[in-house]
Amino acid sequence: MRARSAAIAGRVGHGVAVDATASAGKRLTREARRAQILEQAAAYFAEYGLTAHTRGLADACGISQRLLYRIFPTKAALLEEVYRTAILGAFRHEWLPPLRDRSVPVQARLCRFYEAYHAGVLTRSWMRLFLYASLAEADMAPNYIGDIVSGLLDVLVEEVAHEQGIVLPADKPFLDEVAWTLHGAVSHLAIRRHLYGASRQLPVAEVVELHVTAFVDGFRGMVGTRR
Amino acid sequence: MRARSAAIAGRVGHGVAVDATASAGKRLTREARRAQILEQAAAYFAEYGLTAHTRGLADACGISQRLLYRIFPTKAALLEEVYRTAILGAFRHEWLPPLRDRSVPVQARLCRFYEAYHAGVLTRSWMRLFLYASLAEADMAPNYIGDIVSGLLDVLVEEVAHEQGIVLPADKPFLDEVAWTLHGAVSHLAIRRHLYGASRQLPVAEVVELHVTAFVDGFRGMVGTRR
DNA sequence: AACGTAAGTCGTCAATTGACGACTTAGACG
DNA sequence: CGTCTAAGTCGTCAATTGACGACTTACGTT
Repeated sequence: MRARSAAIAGRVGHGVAVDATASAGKRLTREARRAQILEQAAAYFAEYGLTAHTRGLADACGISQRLLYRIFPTKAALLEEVYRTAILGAFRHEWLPPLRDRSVPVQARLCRFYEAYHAGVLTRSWMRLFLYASLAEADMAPNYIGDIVSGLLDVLVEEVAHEQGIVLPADKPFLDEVAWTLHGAVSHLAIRRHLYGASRQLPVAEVVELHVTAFVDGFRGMVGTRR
Repeated sequence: MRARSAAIAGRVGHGVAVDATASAGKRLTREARRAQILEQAAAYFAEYGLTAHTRGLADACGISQRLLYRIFPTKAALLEEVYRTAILGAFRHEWLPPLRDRSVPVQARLCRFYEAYHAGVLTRSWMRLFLYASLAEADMAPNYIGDIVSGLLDVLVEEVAHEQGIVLPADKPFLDEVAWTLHGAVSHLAIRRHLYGASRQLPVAEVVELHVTAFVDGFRGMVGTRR
């Protein structure tokens, strides 16, 4: 039984079209084929879950299933590489310097950053893959949270506190939670839109601004509860 | 390949202990057995995903796989029933009247409601099952959102607006988004805690209060952006 | 043009899968 | 205590699975 559709309805599903990027039967170098497979695999596993089958993926790539195993030793190794490229690789580190550019009001910086983050990271494919990975393996999501989000949370509170002349308490778990207020709000917006099919009436930029404004305006009050 | 652990590590996993509720070989009525299976199935599918196998579930129940198929016609039918009982059935409608009791400050009402909601609905098992279902089937999550959350969002804005003497604009999508600010915050807290292993330093009640306070205090400002 | 190498495929295997026909047995009732 | 019904199990089937040994062929190099 497949993860998607078939789960409840019992349908066979997976009408994935053959990859159009590599036009008919063209022979690729190992590296080019590897890159093409990884791209297709990210989309395929995002759609049907990490339990999706290698034959279906091979079809989607327009290659034989055997070739998959000539390039990746096991399905687990392929999945690990998909996680590294598609999940960890989506974050653009060049987004960080503008986020710290104090010549611009923090409100504007946050809006711009989270619009880019929503468009570049929180896509349907990324979100589904990230959730499938988080559900399946205890080590994957913590990697992203630990490697990327954690540092981001620090920047958020530092920048807002600086602009508002607030001296932050030393309570790290509390400050993380305050920062999650904004980061979680935008993340959950993506979950609603891509997973629940909700929150699709308003433009993303408008909702992001709503959350950023609430965060900036409420920041002093939040931090004030811990003195 | 199994959904959990095995997805990346390749382990076989599922060290689910045999159900202890029905002590050794005791014969149950059809309804009692059905209830026992549903309870076990919710935990089992929450852990290993909707693609988990019926043999593993039968082991967890302490019964033969064949008996599963004497009580539920197909795996899909079993899953549908699990969704109805474990996902839709978790919400207690008796939480709503206290939420509307205007003799109590709205801040306190919201705190109490979301503490109960987090403890009763947003459990690890519920959260995982809900996400697996949302990822697999486009019809399930919308059911919960449509049947339960949607009405809740209305209550949230109505109650806060009333206490603060605010006349709400007619813009329904916008008001929904304002309400999601709080509902999403608590939901994402549960996702962080149960899925990402984050946000576990502070007590839940404290974080819930942080979000409720931010919501109540920032409500006028939020709604004010739409006049 | 011949050739060698790496890209690519065919066919298959053992282990699982959901599903179910045929059978066994506990235990309520007279 | 016998009997009958519904609870429960055994064994199996066809369809999939991940994985891979053996083979074929495109194409850069000389």
